Amino acid sequence: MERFLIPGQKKRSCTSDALTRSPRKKIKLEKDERMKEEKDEVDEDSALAEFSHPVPWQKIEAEGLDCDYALLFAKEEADQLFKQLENEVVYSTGEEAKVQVFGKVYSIPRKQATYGDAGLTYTYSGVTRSACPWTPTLESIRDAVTKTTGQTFNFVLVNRYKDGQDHMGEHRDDEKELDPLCPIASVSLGAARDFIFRHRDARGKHSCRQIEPVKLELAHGSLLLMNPPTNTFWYHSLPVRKKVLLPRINLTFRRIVLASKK
DNA sequence: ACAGCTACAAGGAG
DNA sequence: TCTCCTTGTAGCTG
Repeated sequence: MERFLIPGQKKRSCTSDALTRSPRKKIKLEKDERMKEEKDEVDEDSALAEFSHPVPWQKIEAEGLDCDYALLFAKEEADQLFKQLENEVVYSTGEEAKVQVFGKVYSIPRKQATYGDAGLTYTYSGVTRSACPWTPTLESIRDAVTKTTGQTFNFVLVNRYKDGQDHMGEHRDDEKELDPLCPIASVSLGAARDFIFRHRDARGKHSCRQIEPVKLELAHGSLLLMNPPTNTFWYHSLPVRKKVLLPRINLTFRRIVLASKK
C-alpha cells in the first residue's frame, strides 16, 4: 500500500516558531515567510496554486529531518477516542513509574503505558517490561494509522501529560530494537502541546554547529510521522507549558524487531 | 514577576 | 574506556 502523501508540497524551512502559534496567526506568518522567501528564490509552488482543497499532509524537512504531519481524526472522533483511552489505558505506577537521575529517584513527569503484540518488551532507563495486550481503542487507532501510512506497527508507547507541567526531556527514539526503516507514528489526543526538535550537533555548550530548532504544535487528533533518518540526527522534547491546563495523551506506534530468533 | 531557555548536577548501561 | 541517558533547578533573559 502506498502512502497518500500529496507530492510537491511547499517546502518549508520550519526554523521559526510559526507553527507553534494559533491557526489564524499561523496563516498570516506563513504568508509573511513566503513573501520573504520569494525575494530570494523563484516560487516553486506556482503550479500548486490551482489546488483549492486543503492539503492533508504537511511535509516538515530540515537537514537529516523528515517528518509528515496531518490531522488524522476530526474533532468529534478525536474527542471520543480520548474518552475511551481515559477509560481503557492502565498506566504504570509505583516503582515502574520512577527513574533514577543523578543519584536521586524521581517519579517521571507524566504517566506511561506500553501495549503491543504478545512477548514484546520495552526498555526505559534501564528497566525492561513487557507490553500489555492491545485494547480495542488502541487497536483501532493503530489500524487507522496503518491505513493512512501503509506502515504496520506491533507496539505503542502511551504517554499521558496531565497538564502543561507534565513533560518529556530531550531524547531520541533510536533504541536498537526498533526497525530502522519504519517511521515512528505519533498520534496526539487532548490538549495541543509544543514539540521541539533539535539537531544533535547543535546541542549543549560546545555545540559545533548552529542549526535552528524545528518547533511544531501537535494538535488534537493529529498524526506526526517521523521518518528515518530523523531519529538519528534530531532529538525531540515536549517542554513544560504552564498555560496548558488540560491533559494530552500521546501514542507513539513503533515496529520492534524480534530480538531473538528461534 | 514570571515564562522560557540553558547549563549542569552522578552513576549506571551498553 | 568512553559515550549517552534520565529530571530538577539555579541562573539568566526578555
